[in-house]
Amino acid sequence: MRIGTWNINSIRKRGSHILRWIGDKKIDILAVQETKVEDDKFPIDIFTKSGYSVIFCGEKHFNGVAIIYNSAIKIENIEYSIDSFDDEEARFIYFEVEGVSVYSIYYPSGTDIDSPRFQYKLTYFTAVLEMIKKRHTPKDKVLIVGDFNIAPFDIDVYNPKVMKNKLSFHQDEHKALETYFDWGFEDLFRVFHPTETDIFTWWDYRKMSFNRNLGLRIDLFLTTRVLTDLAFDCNIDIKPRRWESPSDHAPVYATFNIPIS
DNA sequence: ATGGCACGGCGCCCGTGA
Repeated sequence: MRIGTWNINSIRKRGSHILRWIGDKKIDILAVQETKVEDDKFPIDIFTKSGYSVIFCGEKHFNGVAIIYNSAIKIENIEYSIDSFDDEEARFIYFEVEGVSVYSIYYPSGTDIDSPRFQYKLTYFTAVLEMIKKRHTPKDKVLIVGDFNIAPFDIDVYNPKVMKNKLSFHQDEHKALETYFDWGFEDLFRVFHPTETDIFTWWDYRKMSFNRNLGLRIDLFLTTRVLTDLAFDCNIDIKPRRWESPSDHAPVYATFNIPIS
């Protein structure tokens, strides 16, 4: 079973990119973030026509998340909100597939360190982990995928000195992420690529950032150990960032030794 | 030190992204 995650920055702009990529890479389940569309305007047809099913949770203008998956796969127990957290923004989808509990999340950017949105971001990280702690143990197969809007380590930013305590690389954000690692999550990309540098998932549209590779690795797979042990690979595919009118993010995917029944 | 690009919205500028 191969799972992908991709912040596509408008699903109405990027439908053809998504179909091309999941076809090329044989992705079974794709989690997408920043669909930027309310539910009654979601472009369902372009996916169903190609043999995929979609579930989505959107709002007007901002945010929005969706799961696009091969119609032969059984997705179960879908939920669209975090327990005990009154969130008005469309950022969250939970589902189960083949015994794996999957949390697909578009974490808030934080906007600015001094902004109330930064506190909202930290609160969001806490709320998701609290939900997970109540429902699972670290011995369960639990996966979080999505746009975390935090680069975990020094090698995940183009210049750690410049980025130090800036948005997406702030000590408070690292503390939030650390609570996930402390509970038992692992950064699956780094399991397979522990020392690889200059590999990112997001580059600013401005300043020719992609050409200069001034990026951040903020789109992640977090896996519990049992799930890490079932993984064959975890890779970032930067090629779609070169396509015409691209998202500012590149997709990430992982393959697991889990047969589809 | 600032802005730069891209997106959607009752749109011809603005809020947001990170």
